[in-house]
Amino acid sequence: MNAVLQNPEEHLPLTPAVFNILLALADGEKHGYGIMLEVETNTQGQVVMGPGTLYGSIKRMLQVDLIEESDEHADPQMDDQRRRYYRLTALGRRVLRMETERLVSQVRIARSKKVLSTEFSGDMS
Amino acid sequence: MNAVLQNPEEHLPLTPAVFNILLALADGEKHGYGIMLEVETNTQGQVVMGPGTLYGSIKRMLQVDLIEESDEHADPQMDDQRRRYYRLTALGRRVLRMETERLVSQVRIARSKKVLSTEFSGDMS
DNA sequence: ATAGATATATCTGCAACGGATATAATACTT
DNA sequence: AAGTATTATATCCGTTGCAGATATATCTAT
Repeated sequence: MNAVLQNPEEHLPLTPAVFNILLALADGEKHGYGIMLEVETNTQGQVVMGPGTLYGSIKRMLQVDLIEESDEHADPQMDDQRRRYYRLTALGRRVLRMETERLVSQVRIARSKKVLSTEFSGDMS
Repeated sequence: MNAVLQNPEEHLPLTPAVFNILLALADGEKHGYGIMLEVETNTQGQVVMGPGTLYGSIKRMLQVDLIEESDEHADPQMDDQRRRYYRLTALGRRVLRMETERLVSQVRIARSKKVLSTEFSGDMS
């Protein structure tokens, strides 16, 4: 593990893929496919993560300790041996919080510039 | 100009660099270096855009009609012949608004999962 | 049993970021 | 007037991440 990456700020800003994955895991562990479905639900179908993005991102996030695999998983009745469950690390949770704060401040700036709900939401020509 | 890219949704999600540049131009035209300084101010020095990112992004944004160069620039007294001024296009403004809305909804989801200001900012194990 | 959905994984082309480097005009300093 | 720092734009290129295509296997339902 690269020691420098223990510093949360080194991870910011997050790519949308990484942010969405962290967000999907924020309320508990999930398996890869479940993350994919949750992201699709969260974004109302606007973001559809393909397997390349999903598993590629998971691999990288494991390497830099944003998430970790959990050996034991909930739902022992619904046991699907293919599934691999992931959860946030302490670092991952911190990074998610900091990135969210960053987004909040971006939105605040946009609001101050009246980007949202202005009288001309269409073409100004 | 690629016709498909006239559709704002094709541009989303934006990279942080592109979003910050659009945001810097939201309240009026600026020249490249001025954009750089404004982004640095906006983000309280957290985002420092190097010239590669700045001018590379500007080039791409011109190509897809998110911004355009303005021949005449304000401040005729402070005339620096090196400067090249840019402003948002109608498309650029629309894309900026949609991306901001996207960020708002991401923040909303994060809030609903109590990512911000929770009692446990650390590990839940 | 067969089909369709679930689930993970890798390969690869493409695009964007971002540091390094270059160059020149402008402003400041003495 | 000369020298230095700052302002300003531009390109090159190595590294990284996304995203579609493809492959494979398990599970569920009929």
